[in-house]
Amino acid sequence: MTASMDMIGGELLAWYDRHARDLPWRALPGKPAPDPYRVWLSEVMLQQTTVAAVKPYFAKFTQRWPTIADLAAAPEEEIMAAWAGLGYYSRARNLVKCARVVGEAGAFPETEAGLRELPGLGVYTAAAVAAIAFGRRAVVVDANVERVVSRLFAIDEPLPGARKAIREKADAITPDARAGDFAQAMMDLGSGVCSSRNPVCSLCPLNAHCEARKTGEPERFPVKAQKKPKPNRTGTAFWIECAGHVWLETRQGNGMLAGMRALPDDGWTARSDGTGQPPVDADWQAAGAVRHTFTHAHLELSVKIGQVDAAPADREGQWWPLGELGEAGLPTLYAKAAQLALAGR
DNA sequence: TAGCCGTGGAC
DNA sequence: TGTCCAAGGCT
Repeated sequence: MTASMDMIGGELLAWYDRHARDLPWRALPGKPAPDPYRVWLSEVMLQQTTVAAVKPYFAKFTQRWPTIADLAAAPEEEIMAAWAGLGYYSRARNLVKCARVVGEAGAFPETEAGLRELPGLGVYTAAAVAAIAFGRRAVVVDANVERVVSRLFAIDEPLPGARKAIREKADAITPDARAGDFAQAMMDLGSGVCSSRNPVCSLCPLNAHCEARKTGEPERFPVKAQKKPKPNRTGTAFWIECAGHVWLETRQGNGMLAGMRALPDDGWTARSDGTGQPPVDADWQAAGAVRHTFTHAHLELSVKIGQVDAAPADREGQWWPLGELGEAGLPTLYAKAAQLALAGR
């Protein structure tokens, strides 16, 4: 290891001591580690999700379920509904499983390997919780670290192939002490200084070490493979109403929006258009359409409204009071569709 | 391993 | 308006 690499950890920690963000799930530098439950919950919520989006959900969850025992005891459908709008709903399904495993065990495992066994904790999250909640030295590599490290060492190889090289460099600059602070310092640096679009190298505590800065184009790193275009899909959702209630169904399986309450639809998926076929006979009225973009498809969802006298035959679901729709936990796509239907009745 | 899985903000 | 992106995990 070069002398320069030896200095990076200490210099970054010194910067973090002065510039750490004050976040609800975080202990400020030098303070005792926060409750592992809060660290874990925040890390899962923050997977592929911005700090701004997470904050209100973290506040809601910790107020409603202050301990992991509270969360473990909660009905799954309440947790899913509380997660509605945050996206990537498999996280919520795994959150429930994980809470029950940990609740049964009495506490979180304190090692990276033990944490890695829990549902919803991959390589990144296990390392982050081990470092932040338990002070273990762990190599914490997320998108921020990938960006910072690929710039520090001007790694030309495109992602995802460069992951191995990035991990080795991240390991080399991770200090033995204050691993949690170091990991969070890398996050803060990647978020506010070494940002994706307009890095502010003049404010970077590591700028003297940075190979990418020397090239004059730090934003060129990390190099990424080209992305595939998203296909356009069409589908139809059906607003089935009876006596002040709307018919909602819980989406099954492990696919898109699985486990979430939804309007019945015509079978659209990210890979294929819907049939347009309604689930029941009614005098259907068009209410318009909503556009929504998922990770790998654009969807134009038409909304049709029908009044019925009885529950749809051969379908699992429930009548939901129109006045309580806000508590149904509809994911954003269906919240938008519901808004359209309510306006169009 | 590469595709699947949400959402909203920035530009 | 469209594209990119954000503290990834699972299969």
